[in-house]
Amino acid sequence: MLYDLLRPVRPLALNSARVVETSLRSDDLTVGMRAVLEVLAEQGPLTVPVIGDRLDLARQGIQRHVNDLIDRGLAEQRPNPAHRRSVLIATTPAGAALFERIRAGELARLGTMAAECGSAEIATALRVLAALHRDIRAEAGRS
Amino acid sequence: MLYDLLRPVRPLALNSARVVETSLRSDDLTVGMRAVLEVLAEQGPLTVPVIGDRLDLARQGIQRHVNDLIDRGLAEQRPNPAHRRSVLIATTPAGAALFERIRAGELARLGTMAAECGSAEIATALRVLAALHRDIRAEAGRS
DNA sequence: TCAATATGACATCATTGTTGTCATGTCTGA
DNA sequence: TCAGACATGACAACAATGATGTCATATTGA
Repeated sequence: MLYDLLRPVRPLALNSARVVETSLRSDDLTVGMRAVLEVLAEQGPLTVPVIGDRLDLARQGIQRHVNDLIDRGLAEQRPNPAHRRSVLIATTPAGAALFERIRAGELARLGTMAAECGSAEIATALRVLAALHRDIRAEAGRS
Repeated sequence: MLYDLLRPVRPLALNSARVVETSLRSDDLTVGMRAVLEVLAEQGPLTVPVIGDRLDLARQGIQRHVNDLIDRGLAEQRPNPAHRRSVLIATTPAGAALFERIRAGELARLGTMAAECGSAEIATALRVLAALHRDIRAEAGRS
């Protein structure tokens, strides 16, 4: 039942954010900034609107996070060969290193969780979640 | 990989909220009020702190939603046999009927989604998500 | 009984998602 | 080529909501 699958999604998102946020406190980062950093670390330099697409958020909110990251020296603007006005945003070496450290900590924590679930089950869960997300995302797009 | 399973959770929560919120507009409800209504509809009259436990939220925030529901005639206070001060919150007939209508619409929408996933896969996804939520929730509790 | 805790009520704040505007750069089709 | 449509950065304002603190009162357990 998809309804029952959807029910724990928001509490899970909340508690995940709480755990992540606790670790981020000492680095003076917010979960929003961390999310942008993650996209940049994994997908390379992107424009602000593209980051918004990746995270399903409006470009205006992303711009705030990007500005905050630049203020902290964790991200920087780069000229965009394909567009004079829309610059590319990239992680600085400090930003990339910081995110690597953050992710390592998160992976360590996750390593002990859901121990009774095999990798096949987790893979199945991932596929189901992706399918549901795809269709809900499409539904949300009809606005 | 649990990390990859966790990644789409927040976008999914966001897009779900967007879809639900759109339907709630016409009823002058917020997703927070809907969440409280859902708990009351499924679990019967509860006190405000208990609703907070169910939703992993602080009682103060729940109190706001409950007050909003009472203002709209969708919930009401009932005397609590076990506690003179801490009253029970229950749906009114109007609140129960409204939530039933809301849920029917949501189920209808969900009916067409993730069509390629069988019920066994969805059940597996639910188990994995529940296990992950259990452990992340415990981790979040250590604060 | 008395100290610790729980609860309602109220207040404040920070984060963040949403929306709107404007000037300017870019692109597409006539 | 050019004009209109669209994209983008910058800036602003707002709403929902999660987090936190306080205080008076009720409850509970030692």
